[in-house]
Amino acid sequence: MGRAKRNTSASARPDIHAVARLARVSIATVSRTINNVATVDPRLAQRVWKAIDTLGYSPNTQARALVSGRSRLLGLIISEITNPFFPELIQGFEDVAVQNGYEILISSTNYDPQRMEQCIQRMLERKVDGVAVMTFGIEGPLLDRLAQRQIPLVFVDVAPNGPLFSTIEVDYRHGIREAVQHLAVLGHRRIGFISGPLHLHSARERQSAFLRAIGEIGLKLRPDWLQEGNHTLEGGISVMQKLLDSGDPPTAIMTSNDMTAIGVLHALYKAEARVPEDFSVIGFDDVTIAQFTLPPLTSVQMSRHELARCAVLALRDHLEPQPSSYVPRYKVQTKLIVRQSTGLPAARPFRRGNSRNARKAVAQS
Amino acid sequence: MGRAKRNTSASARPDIHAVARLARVSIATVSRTINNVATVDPRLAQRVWKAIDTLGYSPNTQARALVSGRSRLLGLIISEITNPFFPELIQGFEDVAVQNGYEILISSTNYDPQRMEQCIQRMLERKVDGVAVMTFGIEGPLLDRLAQRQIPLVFVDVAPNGPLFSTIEVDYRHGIREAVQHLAVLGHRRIGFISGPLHLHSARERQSAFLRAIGEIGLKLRPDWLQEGNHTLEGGISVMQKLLDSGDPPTAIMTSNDMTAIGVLHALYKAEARVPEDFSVIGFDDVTIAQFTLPPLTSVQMSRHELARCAVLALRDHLEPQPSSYVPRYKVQTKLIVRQSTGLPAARPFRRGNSRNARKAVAQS
DNA sequence: TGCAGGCGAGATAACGTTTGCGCAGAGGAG
DNA sequence: CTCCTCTGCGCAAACGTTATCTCGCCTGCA
Repeated sequence: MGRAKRNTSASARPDIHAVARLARVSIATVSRTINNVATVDPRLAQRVWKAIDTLGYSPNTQARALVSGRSRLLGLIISEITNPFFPELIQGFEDVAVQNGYEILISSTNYDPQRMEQCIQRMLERKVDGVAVMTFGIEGPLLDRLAQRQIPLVFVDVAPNGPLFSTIEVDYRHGIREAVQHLAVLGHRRIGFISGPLHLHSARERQSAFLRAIGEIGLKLRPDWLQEGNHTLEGGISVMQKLLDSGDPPTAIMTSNDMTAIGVLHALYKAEARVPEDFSVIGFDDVTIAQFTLPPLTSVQMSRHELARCAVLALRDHLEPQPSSYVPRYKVQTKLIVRQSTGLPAARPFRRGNSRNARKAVAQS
Repeated sequence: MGRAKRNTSASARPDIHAVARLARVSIATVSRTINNVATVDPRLAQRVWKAIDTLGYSPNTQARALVSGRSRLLGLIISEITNPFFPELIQGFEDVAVQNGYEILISSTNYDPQRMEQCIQRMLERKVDGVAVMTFGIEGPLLDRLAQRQIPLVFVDVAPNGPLFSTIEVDYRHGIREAVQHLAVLGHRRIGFISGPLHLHSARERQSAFLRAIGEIGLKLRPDWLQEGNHTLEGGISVMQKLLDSGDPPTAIMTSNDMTAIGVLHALYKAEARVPEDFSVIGFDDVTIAQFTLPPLTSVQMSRHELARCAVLALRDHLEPQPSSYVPRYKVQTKLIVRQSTGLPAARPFRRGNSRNARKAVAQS
């Protein structure tokens, strides 16, 4: 009785009972219609859809999630949203997730394990169906906590074992080989590399891809041209300054990420060296702002959109049984984007205070 | 019977009944304890908390939302996540929302009204408690759709009428006045301004703040030094080129956002002019990458964190009755951040191909 | 024509909370 | 000592779905 009289006001949001009443069917039939259950009579289904349309009904996600146990919510954990690497990743993740009928919950850890803990806690409380851990590196114990809950997880590069874990492989080699060969073709023989922090798996991968590419073309790398950076602007500046101070710097510098490359650009600017006339610089990631630097930065692109797509699909494949013909392959390519920070090597080695230096020359005049 | 025997397996996530059983109280008492209802006996409460702790219980958000009608979910609609303005806003929003016990749902419209429509649809389906519309400008009809549902909304600058609407005011004048006076103190008398697209409220506000500040110090602005840009890098480049081509450019250029300023930097670089020796440049927003440009960009900062804080608090104030002593005031300050793109005006007006141009001089040598 | 079998739709029990209501017990007043 | 009030806990009804079970009807075959 109470049930029968509920929800008669026009302003209230229609519920499944209202639809059922209007279509003169039971709520069960409405539910089946919505969920495309095959056994429902097409004529009834049409009545139901029409009722749904006229009422502007949309099912209550909370109730759905409560009974079905599936929230259609995907978690996305990233390191730091202000790092220009991530916004594009998020964008791609959102696009693909929404296409597949999922909503996303984003959390940034800011490299703080405790914050990471809270992120995971929040996601578990919201009952996410799966989590993409797109941070570089994850603490072991936290991973265990996630693993205990029966939630599918997807990672980049690093691959813990477990039936619910997926890994996205990045083919660093291809793009980095292209970059090295691009420099070699221009005539560079003195190529340096500033790595990321080597405790990160992805940084080690990039460095070894570089070393391999150098070896492939028969070049030998001077040990002091291989330096460890920390993936930050400041790191790039200080390492490049060290290279300059050494008195015998390479003519081209490749870096493990774009922030480091921008740091290199800053150091060179401060040392009054010109890019690409005195030094060629190549970044990695091809972050959006790489186009906006002066000069625009040549960089190895790793498609964030592709990465995001793989992540969502990997989770989806765990959650929804796919046709057996479907063979998942989570692999992301890299490729070189040539802009204006690379050019022919300088005829003579750069020296600080050299007359070839533009701004200094003017200052003296 | 069924009820009594459920959920006895150790691996299952504990339920409110499990807690009640362990604490030897009813589920109602557990619920009241969790929600800090005053009438519960402190000694019972302690038993309940202890049981919650030992079981590692956390309430099911979906069930909670279903019965209480409140999802504790806040929507955040932005223009475009790859625009460097937004990530910091998101970060702040996330921080403050989580502090207040809310989770957030992010959606970017990419300036596409249809996509905006979908965003709103998705948010309504997830039954968000409130939405922050942080895009610059919103379509009227969409706003109406949001208004129909009884959902609190918060906007920036633009203020529709309605009991559920809040507006965050930005004090553009303060920061822009500081910028103009900073240039004036350095000795600039020829100050230009590149505005944003003037159909945007915020762009008009910034321009009028600039005009007012110029008037305050008794300067008069030559009409051709006031140009309309479009808040993009390309816009900045082309407008600056037009100013240079005019043959009588200002010595300092202020812009309506940082992307435009970066465009100006590019145009000047291409024209072989030096910053700040030949031209001073001031941006607006103080986006993260403003620190990374060459030279680092002087810019008027509008705190995204503050903006986000206001947005969350405005929504919260609608959702949760605040003590009467609490007087909300949603206002965001702006202030000048001086970096290295501003300096003394050039002694002589800049002319393209002038001997003062650094790189050209070298090329000739 | 009668009966078995199958299929489609309706009734209803979950899902895990919050919350109004009633009731029991304690304490105070007459 | 009795009655009334007040306080605090438990019972049970929602919340809006999905899924299982059941029942009725139609078809086809003997």
